[in-house]
This record gives sequence, C-alpha cells and structure tokens, in this order.
Amino acid sequence: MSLKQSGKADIVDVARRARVSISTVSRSFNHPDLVNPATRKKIERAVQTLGYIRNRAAQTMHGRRSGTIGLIVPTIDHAIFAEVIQSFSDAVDQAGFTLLIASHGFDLGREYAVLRKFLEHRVDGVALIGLDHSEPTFQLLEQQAVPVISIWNYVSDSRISCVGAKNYDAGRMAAEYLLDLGHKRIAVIFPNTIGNDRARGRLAGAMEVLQRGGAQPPEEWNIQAPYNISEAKDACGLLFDLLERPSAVLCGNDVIAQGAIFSLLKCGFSVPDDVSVIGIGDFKGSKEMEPALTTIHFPANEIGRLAGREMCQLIIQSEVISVDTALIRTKCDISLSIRETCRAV
Amino acid sequence: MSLKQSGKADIVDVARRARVSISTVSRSFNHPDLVNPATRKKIERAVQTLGYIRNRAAQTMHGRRSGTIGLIVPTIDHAIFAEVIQSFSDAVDQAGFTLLIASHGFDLGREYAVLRKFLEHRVDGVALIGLDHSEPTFQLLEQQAVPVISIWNYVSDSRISCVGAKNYDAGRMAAEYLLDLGHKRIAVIFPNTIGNDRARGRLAGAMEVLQRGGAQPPEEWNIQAPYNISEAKDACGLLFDLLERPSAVLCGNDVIAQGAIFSLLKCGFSVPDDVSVIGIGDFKGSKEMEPALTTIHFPANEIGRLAGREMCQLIIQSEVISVDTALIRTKCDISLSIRETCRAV
DNA sequence: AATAGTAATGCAAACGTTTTCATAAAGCCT
DNA sequence: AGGCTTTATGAAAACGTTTGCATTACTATT
Repeated sequence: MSLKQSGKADIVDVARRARVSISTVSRSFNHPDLVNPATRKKIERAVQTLGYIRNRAAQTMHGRRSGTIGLIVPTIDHAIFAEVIQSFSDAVDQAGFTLLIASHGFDLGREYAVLRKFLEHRVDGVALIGLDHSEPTFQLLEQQAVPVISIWNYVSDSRISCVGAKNYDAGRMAAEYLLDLGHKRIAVIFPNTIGNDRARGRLAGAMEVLQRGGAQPPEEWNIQAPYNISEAKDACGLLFDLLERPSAVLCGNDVIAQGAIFSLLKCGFSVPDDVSVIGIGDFKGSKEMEPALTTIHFPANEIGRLAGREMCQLIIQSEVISVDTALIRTKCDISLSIRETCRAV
Repeated sequence: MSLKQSGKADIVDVARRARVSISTVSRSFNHPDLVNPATRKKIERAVQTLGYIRNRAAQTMHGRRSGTIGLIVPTIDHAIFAEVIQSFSDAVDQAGFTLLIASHGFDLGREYAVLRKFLEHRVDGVALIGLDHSEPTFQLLEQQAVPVISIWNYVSDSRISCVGAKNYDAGRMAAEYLLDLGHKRIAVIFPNTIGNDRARGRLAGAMEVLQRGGAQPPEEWNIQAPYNISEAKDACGLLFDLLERPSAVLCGNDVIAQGAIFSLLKCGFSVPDDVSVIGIGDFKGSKEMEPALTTIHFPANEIGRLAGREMCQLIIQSEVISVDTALIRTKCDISLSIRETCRAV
C-alpha cells in the first residue's frame, strides 16, 4: 500500500483504494442514489485519504458542460464595471459556474482574440459589455452557437440577448433636467464613442434634446475626456479657462463628472452655485461625495445580477433545445437622482 | 461532403477535410516545423472552412497545463482590488494564461470552497489576497502542490510566496506623520481585522507608534467601519457627534478616509483646518479629490503586475523542478503621500 | 549500388472521466 | 421452487487530444 504521490490521485486510485470499480466511484459522485450507502462511505473515505479532486477537464471532454462562463469587459479597474462584474460573478457562482474574465482595453480586436481563447476553454457561455462588437466576433458567436449575453445596454432589436438600460434615454433625461432648470449654456463632456455604444447612445440622446431645446453646445463646449478622474479633471480645467463659461456641464459618466467637479472646486468655483454638473451612471461614491452628485441612476447591481441569471438560463436552455430560438432582452429602468450638484438658473 | 454542423468540428474532421492523419493536424499546431509547409496550408484551410477551435480540455487531460490561473479575492467591487486585479490580469494574459476569478466576501470558509472548485478545473496556479487563510486552505495547497502566491502583504517568513508591502509599516508611517504634525488627540477608524491581515498589520503598526508617542486613543475614538464609503460615512458621523472631538483621524484605508472627510464636510467642519485626516492605500481618486487625500501610497499596479509575473514564473519552474523548492518573496515599497488633508497643530 | 541519414507522415496508446449495457445477487410473488 | 423485478456493481467504449514509435520515400555518402 504505497502512499500515492500527493496531489496526483485519480479516480482509478480511489477505486483501487475503496476496492470497487471506477464506474462505482464515478456513479457515487454523479448519481449517489444509485450506489449502496456503505459503498459510498468507503469511497468517501478513500477520497479523503487520497486527497482526490475531480478533474473537470475530463468531464468536459465527455460532453458535460465545462461549468465556466467567460466575461469580457473593456476594463476591470473602473467603478462601474467592478460593480457589475461583482454582481454577475455572484449570480453565476450561485449557480455553480466558474467565471473566466478578461479585459480588452476598449480594443474590439483584442475582444475577438479573448473570445477565441475562451472558446478554446469551452466556456458554456459568454458575456460581453455593450452591443458594439466586431463583425468577426458576432460571426464566431453565431457559428459556434454559444450562449451569449450583452450587458449594460438595452436595444430592442439587438443582434444578441441583452440586459441593460437605454443609454439614449439616459442622455435625454440628463439634458432635459438641465433644460428644465433653465440652463441654456451647456457643455458636454464625453468619453470617446467609437466602439462604445453606451457612450454613443448617451451622447446622441443628450444632443437631440439639447438641439431641440435650442441649446446645442458650440464646438469648444463639446469635449472629449478619457475614462479616469485625473485626466478628466485636466480636460475640464481647459474648459473652465475659456472666456465664456457654461452654466452647466453634462458629463457622459460619473467619473468624468467627479473630475469636472474637482476641477471646478480647484479653480475656486462653487458647485452648483457657479456651475451645475450632472453625471450619468450613479457610480459607487457619487451619492456620498460632497456635494453629492446629481446623476442618472443605473441599477448596476441589478443589471449584473440579472445578466448572470439569464446567462445561466440561456445555457440550460441551449442544452435542452438544440436550436437556440429566441433572444432574451431585459430592460432595466433608469431614473434621475436629484442631489446637490445642479441648481436652477 | 456534407457540411458539418456548425461549431462542432473536431480534429478528426479537420484531418478528414485536409486528407491527412490527425497526428499531422495536431503536430501542425504544436510543432509546426515538423510538418511540410504545403500540408500545413491544407490544414489551415480546413480549419478555416470548418471553423475548428482547439479543445483545451482535451489538451489538459493529456497532462498539458490548463493555461488557467485562479485568482481569489475578498471582493471585486472595491477600488483597490479592482486595480490589482486589472494589473494581475494583464500580466498573466500577456503570458498566455486565462484568468479564473471569484470573490469570497471576506469569508475564509468560502475561500476554501472556491479553491477546491478551481482545483477541479486544474488551474495551473492560484493567487490569493493576503496571508490570512484557513488551515484547510493551506493544507490543500500544500497537498496538491499547486503553485501559489499571496498578493498585497509582505511577510518575511510567510508560509507561501508573496508579493506586497509591509502593512505594519504603513500603519506606523501614518501614525508617525500625525505625531510629527503635533497631533495628540487621534482617533483611529479601521475595518474589521479578523481574517484580514492587511488591516490587522496596519492597525498594530499605528497603535504601537501612537502608544509609544503617548497618544493612545481612548475606547470611543477607536471605531470600526465597513469597507464602503456610505457606511464609513455614517460610522464617522457618530464620532464627530462626540463632545470631545479628535484633532486627527487615522483611517485604515482610503475608502474610510473618504467617508470620514465627506462626513466632516457634511457636519460643516473643514478638512484639514478643523480635523486632519490620513488614509492608507492611495486608491484611485484619492489624489484627485478635493481636498486631495494625504495617505500612504501602495503601488497597487506594481504589486499586481509583479504578482502576475511571479505567478507565471512559479508555474513554469514547478513544471521543470518537481519539488518546488524556494518561495519567492517580493517587498514593494510604500511611501507617505503628503497632500491636503493634514495640517500641523 | 548499397547504406545511412533525414523529412514527413501515420498508427495506436494514453490521458481521466462518464455512461451504456451486461451481470449478479437478492427479494417478492405465486 | 421457478420466474420477476429491483438493487448494486463491473466491463468497456467513448470523448478529443498528444506523442512515442513505426513506416515510407528521398537525399547524401561511401
């Protein structure tokens, strides 16, 4: 009875140790009710002493699900994605799945590469952020017939299943609120919108309302800022150096809004007395900051949780029905969160 | 030549289509130099038309590495972990690995469960946050002889490899700075330290210095706050309602510090004129906020990147040498970042 | 011209499971 | 006591790869 090298035990070793066949061992894991309780005990003991751990790779090879879900995000290190990743992770964890994660840094070419890598690992499903993806990505998904869900953006005729909110509406709501408050001289600060349907939708919504309301921002009040506070702060600094200052700033997301506020504070302006600022997203911390940020609330947690649940559902159903028929589309409601950074003029 | 069901092509199909044996197909992937360029072309074409994607599960079964690394964190949705996850992810990505991720919500029992799950997936290595782990966790790691690295905390005689900083020193540095500034009435606000060696180390370091400096905080100035701004803000609110107000607050991390500052601002106090606040961690956004937070800088990005690199190294070396001999320990330097939230008294 | 060496390829075993089918033992009915 | 059903188990094929060994066809060397 030579002691097995630690960490190398397989099902055969367990079977030998428990003096049963490997079939019985396998069964005692997968269909415990089919094996004699006494035998099960023996096997359990053998597993214990040998430190045996089941090999999912072997199971996967057998046509079983791999039990993994791939999540591809633009970046992890960003309040809003961290939140949605967390709730998505919790949801799929609860269903017993393991999460594979990767970021592509807003590069849709890299997104495709990551997707391929995930497919090599035979993920049972794939979740992506937004609906802007390269054509090869869509084709690969279709061809491999892998369950897929898009998180964050709701579009009624989306090419793939989605759960999220209407970013267009978010932009409109923010613009309307500013207009309602009497603002006419409004600047917009948005991230780069190429390959980013969330930002593009918001911007389009905001612009439409602004235009219609006769408050279309001039060229120099339409600026682009990257997705981080520090650079957003700098970008805004430039804006407030201009001779003519806007009375309100509509920001594409809360990070930019925070940058804008800090930038204003630094320049000695008061928010909202000198300038009103509105964000979009309602990131963690926006409510707590001083002054608390007025913004469009996105239920990030709910979106992540729902996406996780529906991802699992999609996987289960794709197993039953060979032809995955209908797409699932879930719209989450957004709302205006009036706090302390906007005032009427 | 019936068209294969989409997404179901395997190496046999490719071989058939290219009119070669499966060995040749396999070889053309793994040892391209051993196969005739012309044949390789044929195979490539077959792969293309069939939409074949290699099956890593099958490769893994063959004793090959799975190409995955498991990362287990307390929570994803937290500025500091998000940052370290991102850089760790980038580092292992670059080496061709895929990241499995899960959070345990500061529950070391769940951490163990996640570890087991990862081992079933035959991850090539495991990364954990900090050095506080349950005994079963350590034993499982040893028994399975899986390469493992601990992120965030540096301890010279750690049980497993680690890359991080000395949290004890961070606590000391913060306390010393406050003392140097002349503060004597100092409150400390820390998260729960059980199962959290990072916070525990910091608190111990701070307390030691404070005690030695004759500024040990009374019971009611030693409070505990959870890891999120909103609740931290509330917890601090209580502190500032006390009759006797501290002149400085030493916070266990920057999130708590932000909560403290916003709480003070809300109560109408000025930071740093009425109360000084120091954080630990230097999270994203701490530098940009107004007033900019004085804190102990942790190179989160560097720690994550280094951890990722060393994780890969550990994996490679564990493959060559059967007995994984020496642990790797890397200490990252921390430093005091003097900004705008502390002043001399 | 015989031999040795090299390049390209195929055959078949192996990896660690799950599952179908077959078998054996035991309990139940008449 | 013979025939059924039920319960528990084992043997072996299958999953999709990789790889050691064998084979073939050339090329170079003597």
